[in-house]
Amino acid sequence: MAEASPQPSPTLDVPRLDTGSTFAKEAYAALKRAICAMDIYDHPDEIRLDERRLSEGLGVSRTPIREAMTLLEQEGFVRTRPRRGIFVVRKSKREIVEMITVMAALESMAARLAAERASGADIAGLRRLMDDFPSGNEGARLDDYSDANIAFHQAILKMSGCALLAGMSENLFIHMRAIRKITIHQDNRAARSIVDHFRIIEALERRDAALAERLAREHTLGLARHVERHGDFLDAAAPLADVVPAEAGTHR
Amino acid sequence: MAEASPQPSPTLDVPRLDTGSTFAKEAYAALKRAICAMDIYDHPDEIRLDERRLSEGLGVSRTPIREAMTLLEQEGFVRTRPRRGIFVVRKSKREIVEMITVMAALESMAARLAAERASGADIAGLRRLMDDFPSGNEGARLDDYSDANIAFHQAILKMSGCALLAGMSENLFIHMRAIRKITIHQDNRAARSIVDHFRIIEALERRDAALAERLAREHTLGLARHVERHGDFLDAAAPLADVVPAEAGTHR
DNA sequence: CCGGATTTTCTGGTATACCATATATCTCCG
DNA sequence: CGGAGATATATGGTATACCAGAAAATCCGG
Repeated sequence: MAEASPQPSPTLDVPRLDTGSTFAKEAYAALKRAICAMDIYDHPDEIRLDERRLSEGLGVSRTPIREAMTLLEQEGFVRTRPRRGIFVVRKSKREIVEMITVMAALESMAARLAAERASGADIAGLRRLMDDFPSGNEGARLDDYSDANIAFHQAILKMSGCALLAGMSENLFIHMRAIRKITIHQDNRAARSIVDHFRIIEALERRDAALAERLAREHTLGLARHVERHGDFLDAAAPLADVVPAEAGTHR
Repeated sequence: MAEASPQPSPTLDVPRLDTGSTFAKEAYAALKRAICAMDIYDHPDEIRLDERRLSEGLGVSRTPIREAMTLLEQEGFVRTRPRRGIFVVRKSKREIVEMITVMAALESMAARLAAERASGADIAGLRRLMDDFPSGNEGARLDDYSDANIAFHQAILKMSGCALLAGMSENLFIHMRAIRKITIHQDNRAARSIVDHFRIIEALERRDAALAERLAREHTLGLARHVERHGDFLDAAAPLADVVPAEAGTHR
């Protein structure tokens, strides 16, 4: 960079080496990915993150790490306790239920809007997404279905045409992914889920906004009830007996 | 602090001088308050925030300021463009409509839950809140009502018993406050709003969850439609012709 | 050998210096 | 006088040093 080589080459501007990428943002993305990757609810104890160790590992200073941490904390993925450490958050059962409740609110509105405004092509695509899982094929491929399940829900959010609706549910999905992978194996939830999904698709195809909304809401609230009843394992191994008994999550 | 005076006084621990307060958090609160105070949509041009000037003004270094900025940016109150500056965000009409749509989703779910679970006392309190504005008294005290209006909506969110529901709508309220102060004067919206509110209260009193939900949704979606039709002034004086035409807000 | 006081260490919070680049200003040639 | 290029300036991004306080380790008196 010392010699500002005055090449007369007219359109050789570097391909945006800098713009858009920032150590802080990359650290944020990396940490978020890492947190999502590990199934939080398997680990027996709280996972602690060390700023200095991370900065050393990623080869950057603490500053961008701290910035990333700030974001992650606000999103509810991490909780920093002064002079103690930064810990990956393990949501309580109650918090999970609340998140699912909010999801239900967002998804039911999305379903309503999708019924009114989504293109026929999009709805057809939604059906195609689910066609790989006919309503009697459960048992096998449950893990595959777990992903398809999330894809289905996200597709509806997106089809609402309301970017904010999809955006706000994004973080909720991340927290719920781990939960879904567990609950999907319980009861007969996979099969029920598939049935529900097809009903929702039919409502969308018939452009029945009210029905689509109701079905989406009941579908997700059903999951909330399920967790409410069978999700006690979430609160089980909570080694941190700090205060903060029922603080809400995902926001300041 | 040099002499660790071994006073035998048993319960004289300092009243939490440090814990809970942090320059970064205080700066965040101060900036957020400042941003909310100024009616963004009056100012003709984008408002720029200077890290160094702010740090000088608040008497702290840039570090906590930057942390606050990171939060504010994620919440959609501020947008930082590298080497350009940090600007207070002025939401586009479309973004406002999307926010109101999300509000409708959250509020309708909250109304449903409130009808099912809120205490009679809370519902009575809600009615009391609105009793100051009988359905024919509009005209005067519109500004007062603007606040009462917001209080009403927040009360329902709170009565849902779902802290996350209330929490996620918090930032949306801030963005919408300025809008409401304008729209309340248009049409006959104040009077209509009061009527709607009383209908919602009645539904809650009758514990009619489905009705409360529907009324809350239609009430807020009505505002969305109103802004959709009459909110073009929001996009009017947009001096920054940057890219980012319809980026969503309030999330990364 | 044990329990409480002391010291040590480790951690997040803050201040500060520096860097790279986008913009603004100025210079100089046409 | 005007515009392309050089220089100056300003601003956000990053690195680093230091601080205060809490937890852990250590020490010491019994």
